[in-house]
Amino acid sequence: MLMHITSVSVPHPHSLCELGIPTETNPIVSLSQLTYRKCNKIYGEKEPADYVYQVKSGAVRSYKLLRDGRRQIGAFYVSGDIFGLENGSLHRSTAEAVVDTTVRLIRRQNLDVISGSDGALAKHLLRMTTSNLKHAEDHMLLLGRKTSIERVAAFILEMDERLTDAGILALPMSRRDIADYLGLKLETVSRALSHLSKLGILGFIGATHRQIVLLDRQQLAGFDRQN
Amino acid sequence: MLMHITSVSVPHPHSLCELGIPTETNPIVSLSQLTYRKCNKIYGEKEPADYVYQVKSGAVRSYKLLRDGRRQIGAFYVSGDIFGLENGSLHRSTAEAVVDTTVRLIRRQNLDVISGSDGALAKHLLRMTTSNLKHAEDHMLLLGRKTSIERVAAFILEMDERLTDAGILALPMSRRDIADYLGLKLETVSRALSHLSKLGILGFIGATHRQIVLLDRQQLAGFDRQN
DNA sequence: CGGGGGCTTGAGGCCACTCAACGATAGTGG
DNA sequence: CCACTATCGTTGAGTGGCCTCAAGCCCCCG
Repeated sequence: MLMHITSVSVPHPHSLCELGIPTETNPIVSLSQLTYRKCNKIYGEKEPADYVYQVKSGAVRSYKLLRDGRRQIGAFYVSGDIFGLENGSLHRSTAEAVVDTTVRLIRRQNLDVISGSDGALAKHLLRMTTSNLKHAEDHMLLLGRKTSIERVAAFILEMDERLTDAGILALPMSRRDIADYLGLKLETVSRALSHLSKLGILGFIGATHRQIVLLDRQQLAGFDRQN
Repeated sequence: MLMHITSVSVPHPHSLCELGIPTETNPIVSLSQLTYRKCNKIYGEKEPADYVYQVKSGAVRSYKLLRDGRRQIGAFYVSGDIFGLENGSLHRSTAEAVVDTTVRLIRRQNLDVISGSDGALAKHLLRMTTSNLKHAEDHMLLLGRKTSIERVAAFILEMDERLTDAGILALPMSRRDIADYLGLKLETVSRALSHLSKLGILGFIGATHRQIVLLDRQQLAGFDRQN
């Protein structure tokens, strides 16, 4: 008998945050609700899609990888967002907790059964999928045609809409995550943020530079010359 | 025979093919079927989405514009493809005929009514929307993370799957369209194709260089190091 | 306090872009 | 039939925006 002692959990090259930290790997179960520690995987690409998820607290990144490790984050999900809704039986992306995150679970099978008889639910599923599609379409425009400054400006505006607390953006994700979301390198993201800060359009609070104040939303919007 | 009513359509900055050619602007109606001449608009962004379309022959491009004219083509639709399926009442993109194109029409209202009572149809709508979403997700990876050669290789492989006739790709779209689909400039697309041709991976037939022979699919796939 | 991770900043390089010229083709009108 | 023109595609030369590589700072956390 030959045992595969090779890598149990592959430390992938994009997030080093879990390295050397033997944290809780198994999610914490509580009825139809799970809590994932920072950087833990919720599901992987090509794994069976048995559940649909709703973020209760925290943040999730959904991404695809190329074989050589290049990563594209397709979406971030924050409080209230629903994700993991696939059509086939397999997930098309990997989902990870960006920070400690609690999600609500829905058995996919239940959805299928109910949606067969319940037209309203079927429509609701369609609406959610469509809103994901709209986001993807907008993001293709960003990835294909916008400059680095425009991408970062668009990102700040998007996050401002989705997770602002009293004018302060508390970004849960790292510069690397932002870069992989925007199709840039982390240094480029950092430079763009510094640039906007020097222009007085935004400011940083705290030393970690993950809290951002939007000083001039008007001018920031000017950098993202939307469709 | 057809009436050629001279009515100047809007010459947008990306396709000059209709300039100076006073073709039929109004689609040719035949029951629930329409024919659009090359470069004519099928619907515009933010226009009411009253119909869903299926391509019977020809090809369609769907795109978004930035205010300064930069264009991102989100998808091409060829024979059999369904497009124009929106959730809200407005289209999120513009759709144009790449070449002379015939489409089948479905009243959107009918879909709504039927899908209310017919779970099977509702599921079908969901499946189509999901397949569009899958395409968009794959395309985000391409736009955010692939090199020019990889993008062009992926494009040829995609088109090969979708519209090959006996090993010859008859591309309906111009280099500019390809570029705007791949997030590149047309010169870059041309260079990449020349490069692949010099490597003996593909060849051109005819002078227009829109007919492509795939000589070594294996090697071409090697250039697109998929997820 | 020492180590490590995350963020910033600088210097230099490269890939894709810009600008430009050229060839080929198809359509037009004399 | 042959200019003439407009469009499309290719190719070259040079530029520039983002990337690469590297150093340094700060904070967190042992």
